[in-house]
Amino acid sequence: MQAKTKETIAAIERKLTAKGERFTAPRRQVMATLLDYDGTPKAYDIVEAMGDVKPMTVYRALDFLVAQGLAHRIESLNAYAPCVESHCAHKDSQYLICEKCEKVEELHNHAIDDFIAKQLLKDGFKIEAKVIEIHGLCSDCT
Amino acid sequence: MQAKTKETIAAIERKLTAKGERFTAPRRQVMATLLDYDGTPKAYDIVEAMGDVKPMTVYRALDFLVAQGLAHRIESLNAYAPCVESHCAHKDSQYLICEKCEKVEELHNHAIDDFIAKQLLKDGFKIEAKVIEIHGLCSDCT
DNA sequence: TATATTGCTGTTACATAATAACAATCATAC
DNA sequence: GTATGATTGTTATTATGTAACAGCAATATA
Repeated sequence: MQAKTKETIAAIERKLTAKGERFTAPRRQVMATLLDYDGTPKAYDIVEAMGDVKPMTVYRALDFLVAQGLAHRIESLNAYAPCVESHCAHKDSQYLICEKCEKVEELHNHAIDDFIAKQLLKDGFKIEAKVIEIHGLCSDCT
Repeated sequence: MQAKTKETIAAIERKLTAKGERFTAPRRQVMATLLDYDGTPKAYDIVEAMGDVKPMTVYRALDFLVAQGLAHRIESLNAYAPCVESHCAHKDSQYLICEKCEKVEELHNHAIDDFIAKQLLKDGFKIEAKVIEIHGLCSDCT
């Protein structure tokens, strides 16, 4: 485990404990794998990276992490990205997906969010959740 | 097949022929199934609705239809929606997904598109494709 | 008309992604 | 201590999507 990951895990542990949630071994291990992973792993990539776990275990841990706002599912990749930014408002994010380096960057552009909400008002559509995933080339890869 | 679907299929036939593309039997049948379907079918829903085809056949036809701009894949549902609007600019669309009636409406809100492009300019990210899928309740269901 | 060439289909098998079901275990509150 | 609910371990199964290759159909070329 990377040094930075170890710190992050410790911080998450404190945060979850404060919320009365349990950061059990499989949850911690999956989170650490997500943080250490180079790229944006799919569930079975995590299974493989962890070595000796069953898919079910990983899916359950991912469900928990997503519910706690510690990870996001990237729909257009069937993949998962960790989310450790404390400012993360989980209904207001967008993902930039680089098709070369396969990294996913999370944006928190409220302007985009507000703009979409405003545009959809006239359609009478009640927004529950948004999937905004932009594919292309990141600044490093252009 | 619904009467309207029959007309639509004929129009598509003309359009594809003009482009030098072949609207073969499986492609036509999958397109007709998509148009007739009540809701937003997944690939295997189409397989089932068609009765006697193999999944591979349906996936190949769907790939073709998506490439021709006659259908879209909805990433967050693993589902497919037909697209017959001639104004359809395929890089500029958004989907409104009703979680009650399960219908998907395609929007062509250029303002949203332009706004996102403008916001991402400063990130130095080169956009190739966008997945914008808004889940919630449509005006009929609220 | 023959015959390449290319694209499309049919078929089988397989690969990947996700969930159901239920027993066993652990943490906490009483 | 022990009852309770949450979490895990395990197996099996379902859902979603592709690979590979043989055969066929449309078009092009001679």
